[in-house]
Amino acid sequence: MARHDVPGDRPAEQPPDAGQDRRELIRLAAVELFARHGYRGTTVRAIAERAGVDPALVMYHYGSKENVFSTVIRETMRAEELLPELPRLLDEVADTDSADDPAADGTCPGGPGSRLLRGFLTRWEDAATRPSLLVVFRSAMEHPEASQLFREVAGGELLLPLARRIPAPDPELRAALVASLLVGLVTGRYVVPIEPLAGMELDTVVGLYGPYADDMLLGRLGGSPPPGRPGG
Amino acid sequence: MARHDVPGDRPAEQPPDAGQDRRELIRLAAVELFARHGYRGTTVRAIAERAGVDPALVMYHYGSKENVFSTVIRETMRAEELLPELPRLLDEVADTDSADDPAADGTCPGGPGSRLLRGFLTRWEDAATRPSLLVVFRSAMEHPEASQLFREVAGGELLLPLARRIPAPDPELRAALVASLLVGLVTGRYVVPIEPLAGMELDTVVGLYGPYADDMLLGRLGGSPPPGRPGG
DNA sequence: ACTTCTGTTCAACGGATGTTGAGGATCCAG
DNA sequence: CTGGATCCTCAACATCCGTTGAACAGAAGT
Repeated sequence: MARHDVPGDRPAEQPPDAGQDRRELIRLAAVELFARHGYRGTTVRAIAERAGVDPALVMYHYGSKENVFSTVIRETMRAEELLPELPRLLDEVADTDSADDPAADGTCPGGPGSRLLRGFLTRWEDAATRPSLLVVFRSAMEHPEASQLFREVAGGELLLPLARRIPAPDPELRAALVASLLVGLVTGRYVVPIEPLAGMELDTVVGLYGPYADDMLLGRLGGSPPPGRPGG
Repeated sequence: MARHDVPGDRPAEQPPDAGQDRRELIRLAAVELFARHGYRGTTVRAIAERAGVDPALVMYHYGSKENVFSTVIRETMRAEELLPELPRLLDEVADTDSADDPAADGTCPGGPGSRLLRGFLTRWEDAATRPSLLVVFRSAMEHPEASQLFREVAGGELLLPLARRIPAPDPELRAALVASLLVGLVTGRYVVPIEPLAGMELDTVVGLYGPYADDMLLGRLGGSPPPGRPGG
């Protein structure tokens, strides 16, 4: 019997070149195809063909199509993989002492929001990483498991730790705001590219969106007149 | 032969109660299912069953599954349907004379961006309209035709007219910025709901996002966000 | 009454899909 | 040499898919 196990026990006792290379080949093919055509648009046979392998081997290694998908999603959605510089960014967010008016100082060219933005976008710019991210992103709109996993990781492992460090009122709200800003940006730049957003330089994008991200994290929410919600 | 015509010639000469009610019933069932399960996740048989009709009748009226989908998409993506108050909003955008510093006047509780936001969100809040919007939104990430149509309508009929009226530099860029803001907001509130964004009152959302939308439309890009210093 | 047209159903087709069971190849232990 | 274990292929399975052709009911025109 092969190991179709989702759990994290990786014995890694057998020689790494024996069999596991084909399994990895299948996974990579699956990432590519899931990213392009979504869950239902990708067939087990297509994955096998792209990996140069018999369809039955996919079942042998993963047990089911659903399990291939699960594996790909979970692999991608590990926070360390998704945003390796997260701990450093968290510290930067917490280090910002001018909580109420971060821009009045005039000395910060890019606040923590800008740096968070740049971190994510850098991952997306990498042609090797983008397919994996696209899998999660696209299928979060199609596949229930992907949707839930997306919520769990995005919320629990990224936004919540971020929110806890924000030295400003309503941290969860601020985290959600930045998240939605990022989702919109990524969608318009990589998923359904619209110009001129898709063609701009990374630095230009960060320069444009950064101030909004910074303000969402540390600024005074609600703009000029506080509509109904007393911030603090 | 039935009329599987996509083109806009609507003779509407035959009695409206003859046969056309079943056709409409099928379309409504399709909207609901496409919204929930996407294009590939929805089968002709499922549409037929939900409409209480034989699968062959779907083919008779629409010719193909692809055509059912096209019809649904095009029906939803008509600008008048999508945002009926667009002309009024365009005038409001153009009427803002304080191009450089819209917030300094202190008399506008919500700028044109806020009103644009409110217009879209109001459509999304309507439980009867939301499925249609979800169809377009979800399948723009899955189906090539939906993606292209989304780009055409969103870009050509909404953003471009909007951009032309903006009394500020880089109008296309500003339109794209607002679009991405809206996409992120809608995604986090309706498509993959995340808290506290999904549970907030409409007014609260407009109060939070409005200033950013206003600044994207009329503010000084790349500089300080709305509550910051006046850009002089 | 006879035909014609439209709306509708029924039963079926060919093809694609996820999955499986039997078995081949290779290697290592007894 | 035997026997199990691991990796892998082949051929097939049952099911579901979109689509089609034949046929039927009813209204309308002749």
